[in-house]
Amino acid sequence: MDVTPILESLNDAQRQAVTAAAEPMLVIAGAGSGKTRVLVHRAAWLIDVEGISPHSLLAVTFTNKAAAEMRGRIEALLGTPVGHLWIGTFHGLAHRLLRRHWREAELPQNFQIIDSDDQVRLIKRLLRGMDVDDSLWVPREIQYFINAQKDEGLRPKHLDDEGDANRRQMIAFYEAYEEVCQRGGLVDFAELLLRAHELWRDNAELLAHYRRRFAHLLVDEFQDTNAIQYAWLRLLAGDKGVPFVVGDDDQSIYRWRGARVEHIHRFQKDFPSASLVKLEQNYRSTAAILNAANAVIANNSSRLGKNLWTEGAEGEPIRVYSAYNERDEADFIVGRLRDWIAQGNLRADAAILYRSNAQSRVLEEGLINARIPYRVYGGLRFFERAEIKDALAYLRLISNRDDDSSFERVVNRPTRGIGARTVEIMRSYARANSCSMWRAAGAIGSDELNSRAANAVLAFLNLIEKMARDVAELELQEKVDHVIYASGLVDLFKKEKGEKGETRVENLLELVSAAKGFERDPAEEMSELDEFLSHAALEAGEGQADAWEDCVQLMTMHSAKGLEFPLVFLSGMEDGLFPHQRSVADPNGLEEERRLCYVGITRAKQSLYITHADQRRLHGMDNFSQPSRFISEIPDEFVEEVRPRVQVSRPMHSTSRRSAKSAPGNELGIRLGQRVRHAKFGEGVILNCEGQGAHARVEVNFETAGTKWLVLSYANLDLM
DNA sequence: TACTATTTAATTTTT
DNA sequence: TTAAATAGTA
Repeated sequence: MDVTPILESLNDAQRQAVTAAAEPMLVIAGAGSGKTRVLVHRAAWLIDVEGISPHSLLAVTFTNKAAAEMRGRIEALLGTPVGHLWIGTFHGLAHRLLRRHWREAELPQNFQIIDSDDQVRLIKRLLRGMDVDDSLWVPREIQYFINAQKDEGLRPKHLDDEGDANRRQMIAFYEAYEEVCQRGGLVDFAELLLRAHELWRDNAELLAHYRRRFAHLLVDEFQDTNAIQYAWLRLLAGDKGVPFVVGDDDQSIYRWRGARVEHIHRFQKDFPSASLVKLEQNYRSTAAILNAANAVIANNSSRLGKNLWTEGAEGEPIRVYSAYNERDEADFIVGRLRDWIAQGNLRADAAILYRSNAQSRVLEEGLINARIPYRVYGGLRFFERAEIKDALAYLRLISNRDDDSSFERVVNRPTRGIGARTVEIMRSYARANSCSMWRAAGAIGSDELNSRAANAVLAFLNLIEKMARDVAELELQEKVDHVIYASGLVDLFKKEKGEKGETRVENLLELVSAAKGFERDPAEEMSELDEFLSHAALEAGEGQADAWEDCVQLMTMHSAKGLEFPLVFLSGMEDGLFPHQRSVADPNGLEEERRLCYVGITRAKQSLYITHADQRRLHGMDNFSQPSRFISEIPDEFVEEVRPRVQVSRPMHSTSRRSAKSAPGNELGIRLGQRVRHAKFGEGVILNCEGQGAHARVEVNFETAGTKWLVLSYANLDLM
């Protein structure tokens, strides 16, 4: 067997991992160290060299994109399709299992998946139906509570109220929520994982079957696994399975949604025979960028420890730009982008990263003015659009009348005279009789409703029944086509004024084409419609499916994880924004922000710009802020300040950079935003400064006297 | 029921 | 600032 193709492009550490014996393996892979490559080559090695059947391999990722990429690369390397190799997201694989074993999982065969938007709506309805003061309970918090429990593998019966009334109520919500979901055959994302776990835990034979089948488990982004995902893997591996997990503790940025880096340590305890390989050679960035990243992340205490290095050149220094405000920052970035493009580079090779989505606005304005094409990542995706979800809700009702979530979504959309009052009556009937809204609607007579409402409800029931009949024998895309018209949705949006309605109609038509292009999984037993609906929930699709154009990439640092760009701007690097205000108080939170910063820095291949603004308009208010503490964690030798401004306003160079040591009388202590007191004018805030030494002047906004320019050496300002 | 005024709050996101 | 949710009005 010629193993050259699989091994030739690997370095020693990578090769060691790829060719390891059939023992548990933990690979700690730094940013840009060839993490995916190791996974892909490991799979190829097992199949081609060890002679393991693709059938007994299971590969798990976190996103559909990553799953598709891994499959593509494995097939490219092996030169053959590996259709029966299970590669997917945790959720996708769990879903597959539940479809296959719906009886054992105690689910209806046509169960549907609800996304988190559906989930909140469902909780809102639940609140209205329950006898509680709904001003006291925030649906999002209840959702968070329920998901957090499920992520930990806990059912209501496992929970103790700990004598806390608040908690007791939360548990009650969780219980009621479960009831509604079970009755409607609805499964949320966390439920997929939890059920799949319980399915194996409670069915020894099934578990044994899958343990026999999946001898080798490959796991990507292991640092992002939550408790239930880890438990699921652990259960499947048993003590014979061979888990091969790859992750980077320094890139764990999803603790807030349940991910636990601790699983990396846990893994070594649970699998004492596990080997450890660290991939530290980086193939992506220049030495300057890597050193900066290493220096920043070194400030975190809870690390496994790892130092990235490169054989590549030092490269350009990291450029730090202190902008006056957010517009100046945008202008600066636009200027640099102009140069970049003028030099013949691709716009798509440049990315502007920020901490929170709201920051994109000013940047977009700058780019629009400069006529530079750009693309913002994130935001609503295709299957998440309201009009699409409306259409899907009709389809779901056709498949399953008891789906309350869909029922309430479309019962009065377009409006057909079934108002809040009528829905309320049906809801309480459904609750009192523990039945679905559909049944309630059918059972309620003219005793409870006036004749107009009763007729409207009846008309709706008939409409759905008629659609279901008309559509029964049609092809999938014809079904969808029929439903968007027969439901009245197309007419509704056609009437809507402006471009919005038009786009919505276009989207509905796009849904018909999506149905046309939908490919069935031949192994799947459920109906094609149900399969399409599950697909829509599990893979929400791209944000903008526009034709590919060469444009600058804008996204949050979170969504940049896993990507790389020759030119990167980290914008809005200010304390309070990044690290975010809400994270600084908690050391764990701060460390996670720092990991995010590490992720941001390591996206850059050649050039990295870090920008911050002294003054920024936030929530309609002007705020002053200090440069992010992360900037000062980068050693000076790798940093070059762009267009340094007057010394007093720039606490940038090494001596002054370590902020707080500003003694009164020391002009370096004067910072923008600093509160001061003047003998005559009273208290105020420093807005601006210019000049140096004896000529240095500051602009102060006094509370009572308005804004004034003062010469520092005469003004005798007291710092506060 | 639909439109308009007012209030409120404001990370990060995949499935 | 602004988006979304709620309250109030025609």
